[in-house]
Amino acid sequence: MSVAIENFVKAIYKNNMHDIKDTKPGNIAKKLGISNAAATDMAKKLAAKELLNYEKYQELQLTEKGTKMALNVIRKHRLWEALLFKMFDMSLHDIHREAELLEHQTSDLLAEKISEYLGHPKFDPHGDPIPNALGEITTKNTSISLSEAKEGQTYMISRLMSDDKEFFEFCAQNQIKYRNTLTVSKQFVNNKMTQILIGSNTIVLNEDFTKIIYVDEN
Amino acid sequence: MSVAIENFVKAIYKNNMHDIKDTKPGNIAKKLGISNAAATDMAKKLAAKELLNYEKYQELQLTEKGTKMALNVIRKHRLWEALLFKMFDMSLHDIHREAELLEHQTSDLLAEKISEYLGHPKFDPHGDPIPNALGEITTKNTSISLSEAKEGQTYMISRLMSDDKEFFEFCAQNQIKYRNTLTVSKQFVNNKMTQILIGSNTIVLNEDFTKIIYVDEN
DNA sequence: AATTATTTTTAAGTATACTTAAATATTTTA
DNA sequence: TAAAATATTTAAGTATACTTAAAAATAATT
Repeated sequence: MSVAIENFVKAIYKNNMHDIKDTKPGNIAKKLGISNAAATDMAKKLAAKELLNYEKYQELQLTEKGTKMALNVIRKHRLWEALLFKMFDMSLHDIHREAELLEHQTSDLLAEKISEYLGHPKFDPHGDPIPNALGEITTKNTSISLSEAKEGQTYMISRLMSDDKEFFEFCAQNQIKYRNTLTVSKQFVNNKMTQILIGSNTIVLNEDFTKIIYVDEN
Repeated sequence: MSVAIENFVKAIYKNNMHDIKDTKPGNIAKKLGISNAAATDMAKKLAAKELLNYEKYQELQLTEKGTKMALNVIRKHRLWEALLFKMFDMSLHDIHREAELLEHQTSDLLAEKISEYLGHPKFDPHGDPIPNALGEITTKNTSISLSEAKEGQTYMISRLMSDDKEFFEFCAQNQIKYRNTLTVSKQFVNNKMTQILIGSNTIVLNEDFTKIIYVDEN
């Protein structure tokens, strides 16, 4: 299966996971940076391959086969991120960019070798879960977003759910890193902002960021 | 530049290095598993991109730009081989197959990180030289092929110049490995065969193999 | 509910990287 | 050196993954 197909299936999977947005060709097209027409075309093509169910004007739904494919690609992506992060001094955004390409050129055998080498990790450096070779995911449902966190409470960062370069640059500059701890010093409820204490810094984050930083009680 | 272009340029480079065969579209086509017509097409296309010089019915010659591109891809291939070989228990042929795909999806930055991690190695696990970031190669001109080796002399294996699966399976089964030592016990000059002592085994190799196994005096 | 706006789909067209078949040139060999 | 064999090139055609523009359907707004 081609890179275009793998990316399409992955985009649908992620859209169904993270967003409330409906999974129609237009939304997928926007994520992939292609035209709506191209997305409709691809949807039909993948329906013929039994990777998804397609009916005109309806939402796209991955079949079990399509879901397996998406999880396999995501597994490889996150294993690469974990490996590159461990071995090399590279930013979260850089390892994401490399993994985005490497994920499509990695045999199941190599993925397994990487997983083994890392001790079969369940999470990547963003805190995103790594599916196992069967496509099974360990979910961590104790995590909450910073926007829901309690004032005065100390938390451990469990997930940075983004692939925006600027966000990761901000993270790198402010010790916002998977498994670091922070304390919520103030919730500005009306302004939807959150003030945190991390290391020796006090930072005020707006909702754009507090909704994608997930934490666990410590 | 596309994978097809990188592979084309790489095939020309290798053809000019290793073989006496003339570098015409047909030979390149054979190596890449495409039709002669496709190779002629590509040659014209790459000439327009100034990656090679093309004149009807003449040999294909890489320009400096084309050579740089080939060396950059080869560098990434061999760095991946060195990394995978060091980290994982995989056969020489398997790491070759993975590297063949990964080489096209590796940024210069990542290549440099891999090189750094490995201590900027000059040779990969086949003994093939790894070009540096500028495309410079350290050549080792003291090596000779086993077919030219002296009876009674002990050598160190310096290069296994092949990408044939069966050859590498044979190597794996017989301790024929980069930097292992062997002794030439007999040269069967008329039959073009060579008998070697490696570990506790005695093996007779025909010319197909003795021409691609390179050794250094010890 | 009707109009407007937005999305989706269809249709026609493009670039890349191939293919096969036929024409042309080169190379081999007798 | 002329004929035969081989290689290269040209021409026409295909699949993939897109594009833009227009038509059709759905969703939003008044």
